[in-house]
Amino acid sequence: MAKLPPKTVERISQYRRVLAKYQTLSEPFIFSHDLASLLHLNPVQVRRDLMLLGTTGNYRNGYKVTELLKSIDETLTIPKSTQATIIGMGRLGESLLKHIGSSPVCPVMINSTFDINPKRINTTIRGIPCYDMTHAPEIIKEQKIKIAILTLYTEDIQAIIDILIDAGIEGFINYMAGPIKIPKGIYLKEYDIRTTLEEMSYNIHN
Amino acid sequence: MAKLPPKTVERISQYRRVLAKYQTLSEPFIFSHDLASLLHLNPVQVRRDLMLLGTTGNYRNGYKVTELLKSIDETLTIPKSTQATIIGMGRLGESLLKHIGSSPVCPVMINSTFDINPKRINTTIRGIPCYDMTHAPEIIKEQKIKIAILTLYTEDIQAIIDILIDAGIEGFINYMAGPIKIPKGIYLKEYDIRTTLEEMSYNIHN
DNA sequence: ATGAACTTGTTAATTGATTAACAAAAAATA
DNA sequence: TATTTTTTGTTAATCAATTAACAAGTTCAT
Repeated sequence: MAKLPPKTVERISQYRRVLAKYQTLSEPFIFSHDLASLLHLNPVQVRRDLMLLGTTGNYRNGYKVTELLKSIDETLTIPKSTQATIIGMGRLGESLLKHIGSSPVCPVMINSTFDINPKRINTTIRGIPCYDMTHAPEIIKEQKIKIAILTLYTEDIQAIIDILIDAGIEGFINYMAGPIKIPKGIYLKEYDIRTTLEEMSYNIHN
Repeated sequence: MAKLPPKTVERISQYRRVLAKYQTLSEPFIFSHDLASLLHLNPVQVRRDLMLLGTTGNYRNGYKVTELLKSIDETLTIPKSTQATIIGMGRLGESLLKHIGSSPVCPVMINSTFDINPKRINTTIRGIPCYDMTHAPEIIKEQKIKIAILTLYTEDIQAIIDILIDAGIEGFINYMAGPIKIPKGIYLKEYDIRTTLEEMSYNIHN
């Protein structure tokens, strides 16, 4: 299928979670305006996204939940889940790990995490081990890990990033490491809450 | 001044942190292409943003750091900082609080947090107290708190949100509470990492 | 003093995302 | 049977964001 627009992919991921909930509630159908209002979107936008997905609804009942879910799962590359990891298993890392692991089946899975703090190395959380950063290259290659979530702040973060890229990481989600340098072709999403807070503050006051 | 485009505001917040670092390094000037490459942006975009900000650079040295910072600070409403709070002082709440508080002066400040867990109520972190959720309305009104960061997952989150809005909260940043209902005029930013992970996974595979 | 090398500031062009508009299908109602 | 209601699917129009293009100012080298 043709490459979907980034914003559509973002929304599809959100649809997926709403639909999963619908399924557990044994709701067999959903209208575009239901999906829209739950996620504060425009119904037209929802239908447009689903059209791009290649799914089709029903004039009377809306969209069939199981069908939609199947289509979304295929688009988001299940069953071949992408492997991700968390760099830094402090408070933030731990809470993210638990949150991500809360969905039973997921397009993105975490099976290993890393830290430099001896107290955390070789511990496990929900059965997922935390390894010494020095072993990251081999484990990342072996498990084909593609995404790294950075939850730590250290002066030598850049050296860590370079090692991770060399080991095969293709995308970073950066919570608090500050500005980092990455070559072209590597994805990066800045996730610093301070930006969001300041943006929202501006909106409220203007 | 005219209202700035949302994306420009977002970037300005990032410029601010880079500039603050430049200032501590006693670098008096910065070029648009420096700012751009540090944040993976286009230099033209940076100049456009700064133009909208109303600042002006110098043909030889670029932009004066102190001047730029002053202008950004004014735009992001310093010295009248916006008050924010964190709802749920678990691992995530604690790490966010410490991260946000790491900047000495900020357009957004946190002076109170809330929780429903008796173990956390009346503790303090970095001098910032955690209050019982039941006291939220009075404290939010008193301290004119406008933004709430939701770091918890509970079935009755909607009731909490309604109370917070009633107390004067105008913006929410939602980490993991799932879909929530808010009236028009209230700002909401979804911050669920699972969406970002799935989006990035899609990009890597397509 | 002249030209080369940079950089800013701004308008125009392009690209991307959202919203509006409406035909078509199906069922419910009169 | 005809009409109303509801919802999908899709094209067209609008709006927002990014990027391209380039004039103008400043310094440096020759």
